[in-house]
Amino acid sequence: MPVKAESPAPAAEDELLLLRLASPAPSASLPSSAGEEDEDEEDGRPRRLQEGARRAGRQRGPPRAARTAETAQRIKRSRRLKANNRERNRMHNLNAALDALRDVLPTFPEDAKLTKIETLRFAHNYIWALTETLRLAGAARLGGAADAAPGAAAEGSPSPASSWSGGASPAPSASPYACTLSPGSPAGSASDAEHWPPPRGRFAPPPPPHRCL
DNA sequence: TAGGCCATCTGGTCCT
DNA sequence: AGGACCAGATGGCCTA
Repeated sequence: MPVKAESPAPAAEDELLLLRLASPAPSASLPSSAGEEDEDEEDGRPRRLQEGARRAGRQRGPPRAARTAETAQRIKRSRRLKANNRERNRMHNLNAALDALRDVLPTFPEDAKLTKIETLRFAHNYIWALTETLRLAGAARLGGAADAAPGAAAEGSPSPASSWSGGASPAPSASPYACTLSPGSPAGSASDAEHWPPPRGRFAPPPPPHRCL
């Protein structure tokens, strides 16, 4: 997926707005839309000359009410832009975490990129399968091979071997993704289609079950 | 062209 | 008050 180049513009725009807020512009044209206002007044220096020259001059610009409304608008807009920035960052962080998760999930080919939802579902099933593997390995060590026989797992949940292979699972195993599908798997309860969508061709499915690890 | 996925914006809500 | 989180809306890009 082509990740859009992060536009640093909004951030800079934000800074500008904040600066302007710090030094309120006297009477600028209404900022109908944010970002395009361009007033000068880089510093809030007192303008002796102008004001002194025209003492009697009043009503320079819109009336007070309009000005305050305008200021309120500016503040509102500034907060919005700031919130947008934070939200963007938050989503970037979320995506980074998702990428990190993708990195530890086996895909085939390796550079195939899972979508967000696929990543989450795959991780969910993957963790479940690993957990089952550990549990059964421990059981086998303690209680002997009999307990670890396929289908003999506690609570009637299928062994990893069966679930990963998908052989014993009634779930359709047309897709290699079925390696993580099993009735006992956390994802198998609702609807397999929902939890494990078939590959859409954008990426190849993970390796066969026995090679998932 | 339709549908899927994604990034971003936005307003609302909750929390500190 | 301000930040985090969330969900809906919108528009762009890509693939079948």
